[in-house]
Amino acid sequence: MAYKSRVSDAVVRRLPMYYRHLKELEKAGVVRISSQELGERMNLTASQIRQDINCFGGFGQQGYGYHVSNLRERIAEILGLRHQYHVIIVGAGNIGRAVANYAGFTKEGFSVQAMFDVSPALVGIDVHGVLVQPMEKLESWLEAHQVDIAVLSVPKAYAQDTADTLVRGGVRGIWNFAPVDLVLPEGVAVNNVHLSDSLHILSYRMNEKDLFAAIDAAKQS
Amino acid sequence: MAYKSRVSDAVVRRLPMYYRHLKELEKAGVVRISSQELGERMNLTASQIRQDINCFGGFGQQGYGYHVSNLRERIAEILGLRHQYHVIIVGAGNIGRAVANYAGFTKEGFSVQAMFDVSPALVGIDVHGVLVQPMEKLESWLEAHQVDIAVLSVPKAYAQDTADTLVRGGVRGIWNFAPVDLVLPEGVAVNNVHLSDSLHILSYRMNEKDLFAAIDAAKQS
DNA sequence: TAGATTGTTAATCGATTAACAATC
DNA sequence: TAGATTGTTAATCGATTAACAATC
Repeated sequence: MAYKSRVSDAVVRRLPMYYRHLKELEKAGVVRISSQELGERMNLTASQIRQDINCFGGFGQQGYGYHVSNLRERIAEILGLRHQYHVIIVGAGNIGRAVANYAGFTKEGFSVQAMFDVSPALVGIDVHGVLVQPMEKLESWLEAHQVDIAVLSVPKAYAQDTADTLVRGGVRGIWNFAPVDLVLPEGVAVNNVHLSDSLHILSYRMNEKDLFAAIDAAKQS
Repeated sequence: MAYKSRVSDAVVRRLPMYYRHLKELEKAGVVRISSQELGERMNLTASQIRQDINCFGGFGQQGYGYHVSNLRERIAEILGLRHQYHVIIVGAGNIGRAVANYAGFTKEGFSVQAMFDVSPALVGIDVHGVLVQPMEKLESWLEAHQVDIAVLSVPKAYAQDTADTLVRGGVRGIWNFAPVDLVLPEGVAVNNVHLSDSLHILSYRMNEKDLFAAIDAAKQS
């Protein structure tokens, strides 16, 4: 079913982190960096950094290290940030509107073309220069326009159906904010932002010590 | 530095997923489930599910499987969802307001007590029944109130300093939306929602095939 | 050239899967 | 009791770390 990536998920998850740190280094005027130094900054081993980078090719120089802005640029390419993406937002609730208002994405090549919602209270409002359209218009929009990415921020009960519509309409990537694990055909990329999962992981970590204290105590008796 | 968890991160990340699926099963009226069936639903092996659950104790019954609502309840406990959390939101921009408006958290024991922002345009507005206070009031609020969790949704340049203030004020958990890897003392839990990282992972996946086609082609010559 | 640091292979560690005895 | 399925130990697989030859 799922397309087998050539690069492990663990590596892929670290790529944006490299990108962030390299951007900051560049802004700070740092020209070159060794895997050792970068590792100290990022709390990774030098070895892991070299392994990660070499999944995509040798971008360093022996005896010198890595040229910061060169490496940043290569990682930008790897992340697909040298493309332009037409984005639509499906679901104009709190999260959909927050994403629309987040200006940061625009300059990185993600431009919001349209927004959709079922609620008559939201249809017609302007969010960051984009008009919210009624959900019935979604399919015809997909027919008439090329859409690369859809932000899926509808209630969970509608998430899978909406995703199916999006896929039929030619969307290649879904940024999913619904607390659901979508089933999608191969060739359609997805990444989840499961906010409540994230909050639950936080509360887990806040309680782990007490939890195991209780478990250990129970084992004694 | 970092507290060494007794449970691997891989397992912890799956816990909220178990919780979600068990809630749905319970809602659908399913009373018992085997690790086999649950695995098919969640795309995990039966073995992995049993291993995961047994990090915390044996909640199943041989020959029967797991009692759905019992297991769901045990995982709720493990996740710390049987506690009440006093939450404040620091940074009332798009994300801070979206979190405040998200009602789902409230019924799970996370109640928003206060919001703070530097912007005079935001100070004084009501977000989901909570008044936005000026950032200068943050420290005195922390002195006067017990705060368990802070939602950190300030611009990245202020994130670490604000986090330091929160820690000094006794906050035990930080839900970090700033695109920064915070440095925190042991005993303070953190979980990140790095939205732009997530979007970048999506665009990576959308382009991976082409990327390696290009890399492979380059190797030929 | 000598020193530094990469790219890459080998060793280790940890997570996942398989197997099976325990037991409901 | 017999059948089913867990809890748990052992085997496998993959990711991380260490080591070092290649080379700038």
